Amino acid sequence: MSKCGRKKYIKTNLRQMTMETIDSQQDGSIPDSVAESESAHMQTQTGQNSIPTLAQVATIAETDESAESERVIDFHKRREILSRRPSYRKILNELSSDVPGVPKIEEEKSEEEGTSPNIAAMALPTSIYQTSTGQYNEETELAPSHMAATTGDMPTYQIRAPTTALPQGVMMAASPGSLHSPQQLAEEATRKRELRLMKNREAAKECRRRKKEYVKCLESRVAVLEVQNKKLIEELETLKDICSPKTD
DNA sequence: TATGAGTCTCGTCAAGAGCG
DNA sequence: CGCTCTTGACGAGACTCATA
Repeated sequence: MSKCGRKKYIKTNLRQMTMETIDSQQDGSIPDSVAESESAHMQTQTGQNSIPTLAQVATIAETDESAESERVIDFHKRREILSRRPSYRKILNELSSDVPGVPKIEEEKSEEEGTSPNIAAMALPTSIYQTSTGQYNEETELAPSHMAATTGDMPTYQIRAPTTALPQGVMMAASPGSLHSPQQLAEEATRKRELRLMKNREAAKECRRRKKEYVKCLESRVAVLEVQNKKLIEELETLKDICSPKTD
């Protein structure tokens, strides 16, 4: 097994275990090992818009443990909890509304990245190019991106905005009546697929960027709260000293 | 220096969320 | 309700580091 195969093997097993466990909730039993991983999992997946506090996570874990003793948990409820994760933008914006210091994730990419990642602004492809990994992407006006310098790995490409408002591809797609032969239909399907892949590629990049931002934000919040906590503890000690005068 | 292990990044798929 | 967006999961390649 390759090195990354091992990692994936572990990941896959964990996931399978989790899902099998969820499925097994129909008969009511939860293995301990999975209850643990589930509770960790919920830190990112709990609730629609909120991040669970440590206490909440602990509560969830406790809930799992108690469920083990009770052997009765609503399968659908649990599945719902695990099934969907709130968007990072949403979470961070909620955080920022709670805490003024927390910056909001912007709707559009910041200017630091040069051009907007907005897919809508991209030129629609007219042909295919091959990436460094051998995958085929649609060719647009490609220019070596300076974004590559930020990540320090293989060069990526940023897509220049098209000169026309509506790219040719869209016009073709918008006129299905012009497609007659199976070959044309196949071409159209391929073109649509390539477009979808290109959009999703960019969306994944953006999602990862947001996730990084989100994690950074949480880390800085932890730092702030730790300082705050330390101060409060010191204050408490001071007050204790004041309220309990020495006897000697 | 070759090699194995660990980690990171990227592209893709799939499924749920959200919106018109 | 259909379409698009978002994001977890996965596979693959590149990179780093320790060690034989």
